Amino acid sequence: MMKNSGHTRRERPYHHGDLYSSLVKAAEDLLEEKGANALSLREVCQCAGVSHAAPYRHFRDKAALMEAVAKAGFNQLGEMISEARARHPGEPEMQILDAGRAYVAWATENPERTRLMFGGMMKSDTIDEDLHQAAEAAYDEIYRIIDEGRSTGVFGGRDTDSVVLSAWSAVHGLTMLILGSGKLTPENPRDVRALADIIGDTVVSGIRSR
Amino acid sequence: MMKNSGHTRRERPYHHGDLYSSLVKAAEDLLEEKGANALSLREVCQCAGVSHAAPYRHFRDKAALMEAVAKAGFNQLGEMISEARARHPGEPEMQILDAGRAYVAWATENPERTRLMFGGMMKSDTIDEDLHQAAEAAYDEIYRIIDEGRSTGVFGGRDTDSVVLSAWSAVHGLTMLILGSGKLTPENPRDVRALADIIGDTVVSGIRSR
DNA sequence: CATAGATGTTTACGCTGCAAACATAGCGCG
DNA sequence: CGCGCTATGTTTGCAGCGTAAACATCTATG
Repeated sequence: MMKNSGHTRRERPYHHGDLYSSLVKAAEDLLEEKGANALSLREVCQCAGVSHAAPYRHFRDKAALMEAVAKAGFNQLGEMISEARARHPGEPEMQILDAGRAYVAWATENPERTRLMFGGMMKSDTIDEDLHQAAEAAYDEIYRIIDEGRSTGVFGGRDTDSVVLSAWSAVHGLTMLILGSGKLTPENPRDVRALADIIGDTVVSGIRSR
Repeated sequence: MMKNSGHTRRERPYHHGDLYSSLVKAAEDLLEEKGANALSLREVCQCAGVSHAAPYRHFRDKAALMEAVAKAGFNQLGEMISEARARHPGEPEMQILDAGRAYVAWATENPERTRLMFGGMMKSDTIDEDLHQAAEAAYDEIYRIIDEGRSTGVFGGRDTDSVVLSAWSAVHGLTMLILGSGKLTPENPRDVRALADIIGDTVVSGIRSR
Protein backbone atom coordinates (compact mmCIF):
# COMPACT_ATOMS: atom_id res chain seq x y z
CA MET A 1 0.00 0.00 0.00
CA MET A 2 1.19 3.46 -0.75
CA LYS A 3 2.49 5.36 2.25
CA ASN A 4 0.88 8.66 3.16
CA SER A 5 2.81 11.19 1.18
CA GLY A 6 3.21 14.73 2.21
CA HIS A 7 0.60 16.03 4.59
CA THR A 8 1.24 14.32 7.91
CA ARG A 9 4.92 14.68 8.71
CA ARG A 10 4.30 13.01 12.06
CA GLU A 11 5.12 9.56 10.69
CA ARG A 12 8.93 9.94 10.88
CA PRO A 13 10.02 11.62 7.68
CA TYR A 14 11.94 9.69 5.07
CA HIS A 15 14.98 11.77 5.78
CA HIS A 16 16.19 11.53 9.32
CA GLY A 17 17.52 15.05 9.68
CA ASP A 18 20.72 14.47 11.58
CA LEU A 19 21.51 10.81 11.20
CA TYR A 20 25.24 11.21 11.65
CA SER A 21 25.00 12.43 15.23
CA SER A 22 22.14 10.08 16.02
CA LEU A 23 24.21 7.12 14.97
CA VAL A 24 27.20 8.20 17.01
CA LYS A 25 24.99 8.75 20.03
CA ALA A 26 23.20 5.44 19.62
CA ALA A 27 26.53 3.68 19.14
CA GLU A 28 27.90 5.24 22.32
CA ASP A 29 24.89 4.15 24.35
CA LEU A 30 24.74 0.64 22.97
CA LEU A 31 28.49 0.28 23.30
CA GLU A 32 28.41 0.95 27.02
CA GLU A 33 25.31 -1.16 27.44
CA LYS A 34 26.31 -4.30 25.56
CA GLY A 35 30.09 -4.15 25.25
CA ALA A 36 32.24 -3.84 22.18
CA ASN A 37 32.00 -7.46 21.12
CA ALA A 38 28.23 -7.64 21.27
CA LEU A 39 27.69 -4.32 19.51
CA SER A 40 26.10 -4.77 16.11
CA LEU A 41 25.72 -2.08 13.52
CA ARG A 42 22.23 -3.31 12.78
CA GLU A 43 21.16 -2.79 16.35
CA VAL A 44 22.58 0.71 16.30
CA CYS A 45 20.46 1.36 13.22
CA GLN A 46 17.33 -0.04 14.85
CA CYS A 47 18.03 2.14 17.87
CA ALA A 48 18.34 5.19 15.63
CA GLY A 49 15.12 4.22 13.84
CA VAL A 50 16.66 3.66 10.49
CA SER A 51 17.31 0.78 8.11
CA HIS A 52 20.44 -1.30 8.53
CA ALA A 53 22.17 0.08 5.46
CA ALA A 54 21.59 3.74 6.13
CA PRO A 55 24.88 4.36 7.98
CA TYR A 56 26.85 3.68 4.82
CA ARG A 57 25.84 7.12 3.53
CA HIS A 58 27.75 8.66 6.45
CA PHE A 59 30.42 6.13 7.39
CA ARG A 60 32.67 4.04 5.18
CA ASP A 61 32.02 1.03 7.39
CA LYS A 62 31.40 -0.03 10.96
CA ALA A 63 34.97 0.75 11.99
CA ALA A 64 34.55 4.32 10.78
CA LEU A 65 31.55 4.78 13.05
CA MET A 66 33.51 3.44 15.98
CA GLU A 67 36.30 5.85 15.14
CA ALA A 68 33.84 8.71 15.37
CA VAL A 69 32.79 7.44 18.79
CA ALA A 70 36.43 7.24 19.88
CA LYS A 71 37.12 10.72 18.59
CA ALA A 72 34.23 12.13 20.59
CA GLY A 73 35.62 10.33 23.62
CA PHE A 74 39.02 11.94 23.25
CA ASN A 75 37.40 15.32 22.97
CA GLN A 76 35.44 14.77 26.18
CA LEU A 77 38.51 13.48 27.96
CA GLY A 78 40.63 16.41 26.85
CA GLU A 79 37.96 18.77 28.02
CA MET A 80 37.85 17.22 31.48
CA ILE A 81 41.61 17.57 31.82
CA SER A 82 41.37 21.15 30.65
CA GLU A 83 38.74 21.86 33.28
CA ALA A 84 40.89 20.28 35.98
CA ARG A 85 43.70 22.55 34.91
CA ALA A 86 41.50 25.62 35.07
CA ARG A 87 40.36 24.63 38.54
CA HIS A 88 43.79 25.22 40.09
CA PRO A 89 45.48 28.11 38.33
CA GLY A 90 49.15 28.40 39.18
CA GLU A 91 49.24 25.10 41.05
CA PRO A 92 50.65 22.45 38.70
CA GLU A 93 50.74 19.75 41.38
CA MET A 94 47.06 20.20 42.11
CA GLN A 95 46.39 20.31 38.40
CA ILE A 96 47.85 16.88 37.66
CA LEU A 97 46.33 15.33 40.75
CA ASP A 98 42.94 16.66 39.77
CA ALA A 99 43.41 15.77 36.13
CA GLY A 100 44.37 12.25 37.14
CA ARG A 101 41.25 11.92 39.21
CA ALA A 102 39.12 13.21 36.36
CA TYR A 103 40.81 10.85 33.91
CA VAL A 104 40.21 7.79 36.05
CA ALA A 105 36.70 8.87 36.92
CA TRP A 106 35.68 9.44 33.32
CA ALA A 107 37.18 6.15 32.23
CA THR A 108 35.45 4.12 34.92
CA GLU A 109 32.17 5.76 34.03
CA ASN A 110 32.70 5.00 30.34
CA PRO A 111 34.67 1.77 30.36
CA GLU A 112 33.75 0.52 26.92
CA ARG A 113 34.43 3.80 25.24
CA THR A 114 37.78 3.98 27.00
CA ARG A 115 38.69 0.52 25.82
CA LEU A 116 37.66 1.48 22.33
CA MET A 117 39.78 4.62 22.40
CA PHE A 118 42.90 2.91 23.66
CA GLY A 119 42.20 -0.54 22.35
CA GLY A 120 43.64 -0.69 18.91
CA MET A 121 40.89 -0.33 16.41
CA MET A 122 43.24 1.37 14.04
CA LYS A 123 44.72 -0.89 11.44
CA SER A 124 47.46 1.66 10.72
CA ASP A 125 46.48 2.04 7.08
CA THR A 126 43.19 3.37 8.38
CA ILE A 127 44.80 5.83 10.80
CA ASP A 128 42.04 8.37 10.65
CA GLU A 129 43.72 11.72 10.98
CA ASP A 130 40.86 13.27 12.94
CA LEU A 131 41.16 10.58 15.57
CA HIS A 132 44.88 11.05 15.90
CA GLN A 133 44.38 14.76 16.25
CA ALA A 134 41.75 14.40 18.97
CA ALA A 135 44.08 12.13 20.95
CA GLU A 136 46.88 14.63 20.46
CA ALA A 137 44.72 17.41 21.84
CA ALA A 138 44.13 15.43 25.04
CA TYR A 139 47.85 14.83 25.29
CA ASP A 140 48.50 18.54 24.91
CA GLU A 141 46.35 19.33 27.91
CA ILE A 142 48.62 17.20 30.08
CA TYR A 143 51.64 18.71 28.39
CA ARG A 144 50.54 22.19 29.37
CA ILE A 145 50.30 21.21 33.03
CA ILE A 146 53.73 19.64 33.11
CA ASP A 147 55.26 22.43 31.10
CA GLU A 148 54.03 25.09 33.50
CA GLY A 149 55.25 23.03 36.42
CA ARG A 150 58.68 22.65 34.94
CA SER A 151 58.99 26.28 33.99
CA THR A 152 58.20 27.36 37.56
CA GLY A 153 60.64 24.83 38.95
CA VAL A 154 58.04 22.62 40.65
CA PHE A 155 58.73 19.65 38.41
CA GLY A 156 62.07 18.29 37.26
CA GLY A 157 63.03 15.81 34.61
CA ARG A 158 65.31 16.17 31.66
CA ASP A 159 62.62 17.05 29.13
CA THR A 160 58.92 17.78 29.32
CA ASP A 161 57.85 14.94 27.06
CA SER A 162 59.47 12.37 29.31
CA VAL A 163 57.67 13.76 32.33
CA VAL A 164 54.36 13.86 30.50
CA LEU A 165 54.87 10.28 29.43
CA SER A 166 55.59 9.22 33.01
CA ALA A 167 52.56 10.96 34.41
CA TRP A 168 50.20 9.84 31.70
CA SER A 169 51.48 6.28 31.80
CA ALA A 170 50.88 5.97 35.52
CA VAL A 171 47.35 7.34 35.40
CA HIS A 172 46.47 5.50 32.23
CA GLY A 173 47.90 2.28 33.61
CA LEU A 174 45.82 2.51 36.76
CA THR A 175 42.80 3.19 34.60
CA MET A 176 43.35 0.16 32.40
CA LEU A 177 44.06 -2.06 35.38
CA ILE A 178 40.78 -0.96 36.94
CA LEU A 179 38.89 -1.66 33.73
CA GLY A 180 40.98 -4.68 33.07
CA SER A 181 41.37 -8.21 34.06
CA GLY A 182 39.23 -8.37 37.12
CA LYS A 183 42.11 -7.84 39.51
CA LEU A 184 41.12 -4.37 40.56
CA THR A 185 37.38 -4.02 40.78
CA PRO A 186 36.46 -1.25 43.18
CA GLU A 187 32.75 -1.19 43.81
CA ASN A 188 32.18 2.50 44.23
CA PRO A 189 33.64 5.78 42.99
CA ARG A 190 35.14 6.43 46.43
CA ASP A 191 37.52 3.51 46.00
CA VAL A 192 38.41 4.64 42.51
CA ARG A 193 39.33 8.04 43.79
CA ALA A 194 41.42 6.54 46.58
CA LEU A 195 43.39 4.50 44.08
CA ALA A 196 43.81 7.53 41.84
CA ASP A 197 45.24 9.46 44.78
CA ILE A 198 47.73 6.74 45.59
CA ILE A 199 49.02 6.84 42.04
CA GLY A 200 48.88 10.62 42.00
CA ASP A 201 51.09 10.89 45.08
CA THR A 202 53.64 8.52 43.65
CA VAL A 203 53.70 10.34 40.34
CA VAL A 204 54.19 13.71 41.95
CA SER A 205 56.94 12.27 44.14
CA GLY A 206 58.58 10.84 41.08
CA ILE A 207 58.55 13.94 38.95
CA ARG A 208 59.02 16.59 41.60
CA SER A 209 62.12 18.69 41.23
CA ARG A 210 64.69 17.59 43.82
CA MET B 1 33.41 -44.32 -0.14
CA MET B 2 34.56 -45.89 3.04
CA LYS B 3 37.72 -44.44 4.52
CA ASN B 4 40.69 -46.72 5.01
CA SER B 5 40.27 -48.09 8.49
CA GLY B 6 43.13 -49.18 10.61
CA HIS B 7 46.30 -49.96 8.78
CA THR B 8 47.60 -46.63 7.44
CA ARG B 9 47.41 -44.09 10.23
CA ARG B 10 49.13 -41.56 7.99
CA GLU B 11 45.81 -40.10 6.89
CA ARG B 12 45.21 -37.93 10.00
CA PRO B 13 43.36 -40.08 12.52
CA TYR B 14 39.78 -39.31 13.37
CA HIS B 15 40.87 -38.27 16.82
CA HIS B 16 43.30 -35.43 16.84
CA GLY B 17 45.28 -36.44 19.88
CA ASP B 18 45.81 -33.10 21.58
CA LEU B 19 43.26 -30.79 20.12
CA TYR B 20 43.03 -28.56 23.18
CA SER B 21 46.62 -27.34 22.95
CA SER B 22 46.51 -27.21 19.18
CA LEU B 23 43.52 -24.90 19.29
CA VAL B 24 45.11 -22.60 21.84
CA LYS B 25 48.28 -22.45 19.79
CA ALA B 26 46.45 -21.85 16.53
CA ALA B 27 44.34 -19.18 18.21
CA GLU B 28 47.44 -17.45 19.55
CA ASP B 29 49.08 -17.38 16.12
CA LEU B 30 46.01 -16.26 14.23
CA LEU B 31 45.24 -13.68 16.90
CA GLU B 32 48.59 -11.96 16.48
CA GLU B 33 48.37 -12.30 12.72
CA LYS B 34 44.86 -11.01 12.06
CA GLY B 35 43.90 -9.08 15.17
CA ALA B 36 41.16 -9.80 17.66
CA ASN B 37 38.29 -8.48 15.58
CA ALA B 38 39.15 -10.48 12.49
CA LEU B 39 39.77 -13.71 14.37
CA SER B 40 37.18 -16.34 13.57
CA LEU B 41 36.77 -19.59 15.39
CA ARG B 42 36.22 -21.36 12.09
CA GLU B 43 39.57 -20.21 10.80
CA VAL B 44 41.24 -21.43 13.98
CA CYS B 45 39.64 -24.81 13.35
CA GLN B 46 40.80 -24.90 9.74
CA CYS B 47 44.29 -24.00 10.93
CA ALA B 48 44.21 -26.86 13.42
CA GLY B 49 42.94 -29.23 10.73
CA VAL B 50 39.62 -29.93 12.33
CA SER B 51 35.95 -29.28 11.66
CA HIS B 52 34.41 -26.02 12.78
CA ALA B 53 32.39 -27.56 15.58
CA ALA B 54 35.16 -29.59 17.15
CA PRO B 55 36.27 -26.95 19.67
CA TYR B 56 32.95 -27.21 21.47
CA ARG B 57 34.11 -30.50 22.97
CA HIS B 58 36.89 -28.61 24.75
CA PHE B 59 35.61 -25.06 25.16
CA ARG B 60 32.18 -23.83 26.13
CA ASP B 61 32.33 -21.22 23.39
CA LYS B 62 34.69 -18.91 21.56
CA ALA B 63 35.17 -16.70 24.60
CA ALA B 64 36.35 -19.70 26.61
CA LEU B 65 39.05 -20.40 24.04
CA MET B 66 40.18 -16.81 24.20
CA GLU B 67 40.28 -17.05 27.96
CA ALA B 68 42.64 -19.99 27.67
CA VAL B 69 44.85 -17.89 25.40
CA ALA B 70 44.79 -15.05 27.91
CA LYS B 71 45.61 -17.40 30.76
CA ALA B 72 48.64 -18.74 28.90
CA GLY B 73 49.70 -15.13 28.32
CA PHE B 74 49.56 -14.30 32.02
CA ASN B 75 51.65 -17.36 32.77
CA GLN B 76 54.27 -16.30 30.26
CA LEU B 77 54.28 -12.76 31.56
CA GLY B 78 54.61 -13.88 35.17
CA GLU B 79 57.48 -16.10 34.20
CA MET B 80 59.34 -13.25 32.52
CA ILE B 81 58.98 -11.09 35.61
CA SER B 82 60.16 -13.96 37.76
CA GLU B 83 63.24 -14.34 35.57
CA ALA B 84 63.97 -10.64 35.79
CA ARG B 85 63.81 -10.94 39.55
CA ALA B 86 66.17 -13.89 39.56
CA ARG B 87 68.61 -11.96 37.40
CA HIS B 88 69.41 -9.42 40.11
CA PRO B 89 69.31 -11.12 43.49
CA GLY B 90 69.32 -8.69 46.38
CA GLU B 91 68.86 -5.64 44.13
CA PRO B 92 65.19 -4.67 44.16
CA GLU B 93 65.72 -1.51 42.12
CA MET B 94 67.39 -3.47 39.34
CA GLN B 95 64.67 -6.08 39.65
CA ILE B 96 61.78 -3.70 38.93
CA LEU B 97 63.66 -1.88 36.21
CA ASP B 98 64.42 -5.16 34.50
CA ALA B 99 60.93 -6.50 35.11
CA GLY B 100 59.49 -3.35 33.60
CA ARG B 101 61.64 -3.74 30.53
CA ALA B 102 60.61 -7.37 30.19
CA TYR B 103 56.95 -6.47 30.63
CA VAL B 104 57.00 -3.81 27.94
CA ALA B 105 59.11 -5.95 25.63
CA TRP B 106 56.82 -8.95 25.89
CA ALA B 107 53.73 -6.84 25.37
CA THR B 108 55.07 -5.10 22.29
CA GLU B 109 56.05 -8.45 20.83
CA ASN B 110 52.58 -9.86 21.55
CA PRO B 111 50.30 -6.86 21.20
CA GLU B 112 47.08 -8.67 20.43
CA ARG B 113 47.50 -11.13 23.23
CA THR B 114 48.24 -8.28 25.60
CA ARG B 115 45.12 -6.45 24.54
CA LEU B 116 43.15 -9.61 25.01
CA MET B 117 44.54 -10.15 28.49
CA PHE B 118 43.86 -6.64 29.70
CA GLY B 119 41.01 -5.81 27.40
CA GLY B 120 37.86 -6.88 29.10
CA MET B 121 36.75 -10.18 27.76
CA MET B 122 35.34 -11.12 31.12
CA LYS B 123 31.67 -10.48 31.48
CA SER B 124 32.00 -10.83 35.25
CA ASP B 125 29.52 -13.68 35.41
CA THR B 126 32.01 -15.61 33.33
CA ILE B 127 34.97 -14.72 35.50
CA ASP B 128 36.92 -17.86 34.86
CA GLU B 129 38.74 -18.61 38.08
CA ASP B 130 41.81 -19.99 36.34
CA LEU B 131 42.27 -16.74 34.46
CA HIS B 132 41.97 -14.68 37.60
CA GLN B 133 44.49 -16.90 39.31
CA ALA B 134 47.01 -16.64 36.46
CA ALA B 135 46.76 -12.85 36.58
CA GLU B 136 47.17 -12.94 40.32
CA ALA B 137 50.34 -15.00 39.97
CA ALA B 138 51.87 -12.35 37.72
CA TYR B 139 50.88 -9.70 40.25
CA ASP B 140 52.56 -11.69 43.00
CA GLU B 141 55.86 -11.64 41.16
CA ILE B 142 55.85 -7.85 41.27
CA TYR B 143 54.69 -7.96 44.87
CA ARG B 144 57.73 -10.02 45.84
CA ILE B 145 60.10 -7.47 44.33
CA ILE B 146 58.50 -4.53 46.09
CA ASP B 147 58.17 -6.43 49.33
CA GLU B 148 61.85 -7.26 49.42
CA GLY B 149 62.73 -3.68 48.58
CA ARG B 150 60.57 -2.35 51.37
CA SER B 151 61.83 -4.82 53.93
CA THR B 152 65.43 -3.82 53.21
CA GLY B 153 64.53 -0.14 53.35
CA VAL B 154 65.18 0.61 49.68
CA PHE B 155 61.56 1.41 48.95
CA GLY B 156 59.12 3.44 51.01
CA GLY B 157 55.39 3.86 50.84
CA ARG B 158 52.73 3.26 53.43
CA ASP B 159 51.87 -0.28 52.36
CA THR B 160 53.27 -2.70 49.86
CA ASP B 161 50.11 -3.01 47.80
CA SER B 162 50.05 0.72 47.11
CA VAL B 163 53.61 0.65 45.89
CA VAL B 164 52.96 -2.38 43.73
CA LEU B 165 49.96 -0.64 42.26
CA SER B 166 52.01 2.45 41.48
CA ALA B 167 54.80 0.53 39.84
CA TRP B 168 52.53 -1.75 37.88
CA SER B 169 50.28 1.09 36.78
CA ALA B 170 53.18 3.07 35.37
CA VAL B 171 54.66 0.19 33.42
CA HIS B 172 51.30 -1.10 32.30
CA GLY B 173 50.21 2.38 31.26
CA LEU B 174 53.28 2.87 29.12
CA THR B 175 52.65 -0.51 27.58
CA MET B 176 49.06 0.26 26.68
CA LEU B 177 49.98 3.67 25.34
CA ILE B 178 52.57 2.06 23.09
CA LEU B 179 50.07 -0.49 21.85
CA GLY B 180 47.36 2.06 21.86
CA SER B 181 45.99 4.85 19.87
CA GLY B 182 48.81 5.57 17.51
CA LYS B 183 50.30 8.33 19.62
CA LEU B 184 53.36 6.38 20.65
CA THR B 185 54.59 4.17 17.86
CA PRO B 186 58.27 3.45 18.27
CA GLU B 187 59.66 1.63 15.27
CA ASN B 188 62.22 -0.58 16.88
CA PRO B 189 62.82 -2.36 20.20
CA ARG B 190 65.55 0.13 21.06
CA ASP B 191 63.00 2.91 21.32
CA VAL B 192 60.69 0.76 23.37
CA ARG B 193 63.44 0.06 25.82
CA ALA B 194 64.32 3.74 26.05
CA LEU B 195 60.73 4.59 26.92
CA ALA B 196 60.63 1.80 29.46
CA ASP B 197 63.74 3.22 31.11
CA ILE B 198 62.23 6.68 31.31
CA ILE B 199 59.21 5.29 33.09
CA GLY B 200 61.38 3.02 35.19
CA ASP B 201 63.47 5.91 36.48
CA THR B 202 60.41 7.93 37.39
CA VAL B 203 58.84 4.99 39.17
CA VAL B 204 61.93 4.28 41.19
CA SER B 205 62.23 7.94 42.08
CA GLY B 206 58.62 7.93 43.14
CA ILE B 207 58.72 4.90 45.36
CA ARG B 208 62.22 5.17 46.74
CA SER B 209 62.47 5.55 50.49
CA ARG B 210 63.36 9.15 51.34
C1' DC C 1 8.97 23.41 -11.75
C1' DA C 2 11.95 20.02 -13.27
C1' DT C 3 15.57 17.35 -12.37
C1' DA C 4 20.14 15.91 -10.26
C1' DG C 5 22.29 14.59 -6.22
C1' DA C 6 21.89 13.32 -1.50
C1' DT C 7 19.80 10.34 1.70
C1' DG C 8 17.31 6.14 3.20
C1' DT C 9 15.36 1.21 1.89
C1' DT C 10 15.22 -3.42 0.02
C1' DT C 11 17.26 -7.31 -1.33
C1' DA C 12 20.91 -10.43 -1.55
C1' DC C 13 25.32 -12.79 -0.36
C1' DG C 14 28.91 -14.95 2.17
C1' DC C 15 30.63 -15.45 6.66
C1' DT C 16 30.12 -16.12 11.57
C1' DG C 17 29.07 -18.52 16.27
C1' DC C 18 26.49 -22.04 17.90
C1' DA C 19 23.22 -26.24 18.56
C1' DA C 20 21.58 -30.79 17.31
C1' DA C 21 21.96 -35.05 15.10
C1' DC C 22 25.22 -38.20 13.53
C1' DA C 23 29.81 -40.90 13.07
C1' DT C 24 33.93 -42.84 14.84
C1' DA C 25 37.26 -44.47 18.04
C1' DG C 26 39.25 -45.92 22.22
C1' DC C 27 38.39 -47.95 26.80
C1' DG C 28 36.40 -50.63 30.50
C1' DC C 29 33.55 -54.36 31.84
C1' DG C 30 31.03 -58.81 31.05
C1' DC D 1 37.65 -61.71 23.55
C1' DG D 2 33.83 -58.86 22.26
C1' DC D 3 30.45 -55.60 23.35
C1' DG D 4 28.72 -51.31 24.36
C1' DC D 5 29.67 -46.63 26.74
C1' DT D 6 31.61 -42.41 26.44
C1' DA D 7 34.70 -39.14 24.63
C1' DT D 8 35.80 -36.94 20.59
C1' DG D 9 35.11 -35.17 15.88
C1' DT D 10 31.73 -34.24 11.72
C1' DT D 11 27.67 -32.75 9.25
C1' DT D 12 23.86 -30.11 8.81
C1' DG D 13 21.14 -26.26 9.87
C1' DC D 14 19.93 -21.70 11.61
C1' DA D 15 19.73 -16.89 12.89
C1' DG D 16 22.47 -12.78 12.92
C1' DC D 17 26.21 -10.14 11.13
C1' DG D 18 28.68 -6.57 7.79
C1' DT D 19 28.52 -5.03 3.30
C1' DA D 20 27.31 -4.21 -1.69
C1' DA D 21 23.94 -3.20 -5.33
C1' DA D 22 19.67 -1.82 -6.99
C1' DC D 23 15.88 0.85 -5.86
C1' DA D 24 12.91 4.68 -3.65
C1' DT D 25 12.32 9.16 -1.83
C1' DC D 26 13.28 13.69 -0.69
C1' DT D 27 15.65 18.45 -1.24
C1' DA D 28 18.01 21.78 -3.24
C1' DT D 29 19.51 24.12 -7.29
C1' DG D 30 19.09 25.84 -11.85
